[in-house]
Amino acid sequence: MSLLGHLSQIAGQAFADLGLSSDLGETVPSQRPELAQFQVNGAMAAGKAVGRPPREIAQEVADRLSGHPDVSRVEVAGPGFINITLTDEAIARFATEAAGDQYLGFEVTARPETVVVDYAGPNVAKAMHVGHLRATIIGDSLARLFSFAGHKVIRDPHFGDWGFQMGLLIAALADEQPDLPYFDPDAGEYPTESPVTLDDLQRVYPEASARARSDDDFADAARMATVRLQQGDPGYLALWAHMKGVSEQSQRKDFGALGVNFDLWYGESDVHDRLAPLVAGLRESGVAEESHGALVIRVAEETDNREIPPLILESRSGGFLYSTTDLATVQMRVEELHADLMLYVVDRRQADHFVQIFRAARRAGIVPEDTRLEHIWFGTMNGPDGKPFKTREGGVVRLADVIDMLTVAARRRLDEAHLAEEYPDEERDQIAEMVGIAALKFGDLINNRTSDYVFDLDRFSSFEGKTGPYLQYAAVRIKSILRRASAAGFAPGSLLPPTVDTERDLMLELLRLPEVVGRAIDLRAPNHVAEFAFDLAGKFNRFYDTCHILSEPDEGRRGSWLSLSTWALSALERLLDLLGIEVPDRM
RNA sequence: GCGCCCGUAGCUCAAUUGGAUAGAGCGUCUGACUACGGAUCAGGAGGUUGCGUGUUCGAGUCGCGCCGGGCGCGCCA
Repeated sequence: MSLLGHLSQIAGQAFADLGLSSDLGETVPSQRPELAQFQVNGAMAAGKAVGRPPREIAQEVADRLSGHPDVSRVEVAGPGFINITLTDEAIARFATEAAGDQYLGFEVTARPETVVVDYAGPNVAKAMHVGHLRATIIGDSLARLFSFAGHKVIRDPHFGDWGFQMGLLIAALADEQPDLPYFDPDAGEYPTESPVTLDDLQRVYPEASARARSDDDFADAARMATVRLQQGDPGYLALWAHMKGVSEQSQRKDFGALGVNFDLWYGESDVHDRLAPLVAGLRESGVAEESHGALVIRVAEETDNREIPPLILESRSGGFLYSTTDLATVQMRVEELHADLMLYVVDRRQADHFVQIFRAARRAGIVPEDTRLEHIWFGTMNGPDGKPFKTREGGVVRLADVIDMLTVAARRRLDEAHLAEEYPDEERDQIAEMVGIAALKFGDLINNRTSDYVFDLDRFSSFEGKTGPYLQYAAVRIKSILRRASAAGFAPGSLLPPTVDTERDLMLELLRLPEVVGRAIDLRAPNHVAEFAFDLAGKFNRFYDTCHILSEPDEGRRGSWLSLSTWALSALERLLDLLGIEVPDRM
């Protein structure tokens, strides 16, 4: 059990002995490190509950704790805080246990669940751009966190390939290049090479989208094309496959550059076979009804303080919309993937959409009672001007360009610092890329998921302070020490009770890892991991500044410090891995 | 108009979900290298947490009312 878990149990028992709830014993790191190492706040809540002075309760709990052999000091302070300080021997014992554990003291879940993480949300005809960054980075970190916790994680980007945007593209191409065989009902064979490139699609799509807004005839044509595609027109399907193919190819490359991999590469179209039966069933059961010529599911509830529009299953023109595919996807994830929890990592603007989907899924009986659906929303990524991040010309910034900019910046910074100078070119390029990606991911994940934040390339590229590269550097330096120690024939030894403040602080920090990671998972908040990794690196740097390991003459002490360094490195690398950040061997 | 989110140091952001004296990074000022990688470390200055008002032992956090900003509100995704 983790140190904090252990302390909570001891304090909880003390509360229980007084006839109070053992939950009150929850122990957390002290907010006043100069007073104590840990604190218990339950006496105040208990005082309110049973109508007794909190300090009195706190004192009774403290009296019971003071006899424990691990506790060196316990005091009651303020309105009823219970401050606890451990013996150095106890710290060393817990440290030894956590350092030797492959999960660093974290307790893997006893009840593994299947967790589907739906994130990134690439679409046909759209190269990955900065708008996809947060979803991808946050989703990937959450997937890593749940996986670390022992759950079965299924990562699915949920490719947008079956809605109205496909009709728009087909209609636009039919207009622009009517001679293509896909539009000829008598054509038997279709080319194997795509007639369009991703660049073509990226030009055509915004044009078509804009035209549909002002040109009703064109919009109708696009809607008809959507329906024809969904009904299986062979020419349309062949063209669709080409468009999907070139989009996916480019997107897989972008994800690869980010170090993001998916377990499935499903799209809206993969649930196509479910759409008609699902819709027919809902119509029959009365869950769905006609409204304004469309088929909808009403999801408004009496307690709503605003109007929640109905979910539209089938448009007036008979086409299925993304609501329809989303609902069918929920069904698929329940029936085929046996999901217990579905996390939709999608930006906040779609909050209403997910309310509709989740309610409709419940109403339609598509999800079992204990299956949870969550919209993990996040804020907007803005440019330094505080407005959504755009190029100087006002266009969207391609993901590949962002990565490129950061890699160039990383490379320049490496050169300035005369780092990696003598390494082979290939390794130096790899390091620059790793550093650039770390800057990008950490710069995003350090922020609270729900706040908007400013993406400032210059700031991220400065590689100083609270940044991914700072953490990589800290880890690389530990590796360097361990290499030197090994070369000198110094072996790690058992962890001894700390004798230096910075050493004790580092151990206590490392012992917090289980709770921090657990909290990050509970709150779906990777920023807790990012913040902790930064604090940990700082604690190590302070330790390393005060304790000179390699010149330490006492063998036992030196061995203990080497073990502490090894432990810190494992923790740092693990935490960074949970953020999707890699650490080079040297830099 | 209705609803959701936000407003914290000069700037960018945190804050263990109601706990003690609101913390970091950047910037700024002062220090520390004949030691393990100075992308480092030690320290200073910098705050009426938008404003007001409640709730209670305790409020950045919860309620109410204002002010300011972002976003969403039926057949796009």
